[in-house]
Amino acid sequence: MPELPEVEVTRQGIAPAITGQRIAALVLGKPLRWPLGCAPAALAGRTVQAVRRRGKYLLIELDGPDLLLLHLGMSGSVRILPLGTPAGPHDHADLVFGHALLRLHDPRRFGALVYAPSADAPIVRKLLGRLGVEPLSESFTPAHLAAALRGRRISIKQALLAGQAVVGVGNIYASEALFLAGIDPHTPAGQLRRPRLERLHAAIVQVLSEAVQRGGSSLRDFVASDGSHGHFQLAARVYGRQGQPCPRCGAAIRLSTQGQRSTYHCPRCQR
DNA sequence: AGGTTGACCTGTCAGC
DNA sequence: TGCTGACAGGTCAACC
Repeated sequence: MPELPEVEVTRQGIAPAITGQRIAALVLGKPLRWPLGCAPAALAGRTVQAVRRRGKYLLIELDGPDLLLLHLGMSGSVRILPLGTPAGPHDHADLVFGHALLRLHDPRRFGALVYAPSADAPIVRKLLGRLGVEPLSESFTPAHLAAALRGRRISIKQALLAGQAVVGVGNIYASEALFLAGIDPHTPAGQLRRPRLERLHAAIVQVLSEAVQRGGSSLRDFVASDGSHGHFQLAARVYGRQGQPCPRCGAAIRLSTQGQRSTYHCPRCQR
């Protein structure tokens, strides 16, 4: 579910609800990808100062140097719910406040909620340390993309997914951005030159910001923090559309596999 | 160091 | 109807 737009939409949804609020308790269910890293009771009484985002991670900053890292994995979603709302079998963490609770729902449990004692703690460096630039920030430029991809022999699709050049582009938006840019996803990343890199840069920014404005994806089960669904599926140009006509030229969209992930592209428009 | 593969876990859907 | 296998939005660790 969650690529950068979904995580950002989630951030925008929960930030007003929990910023300035005091944590009454943290209640954990089944284990997630990583252990919390502190006693849940240690969070009681702490106040949320801000909710930020880095790549696909949400950073819940506390009233001190410490913070909580929240990742939605493949199937996670977060909602703000009334106190006492019964938990379902896939609800694995409740951050309980005085007025409401923040609930992490994650059937596959690839997500995580991790405590970090400070912003430069080892766990933060391990999880965030190698992340590339933010695609919706001013440091993301065609020149940056060129420098990050120089000499790379992996395909441009896999390079985007790896997150070292730019963060937040997941499997759906990688296919979509490469389609908009007219680039074959199998092209070795280091072969791309200026005109195409500029188109790719613009396409990434366009696809991600459009998706944020639309409220994220609803391909399967994405639910925003208020319970509403996104609409990206209505706007997908190639993802999930193998065999259907390319919206630009009419050729059949092709499905292939790269690094055990599905890739969709138009064999005529993307070269 | 860069590239490739397997692993984590559960739900859903297509096919027999 | 029931079983089996493939696949799903991420990304880390281990291997060459």
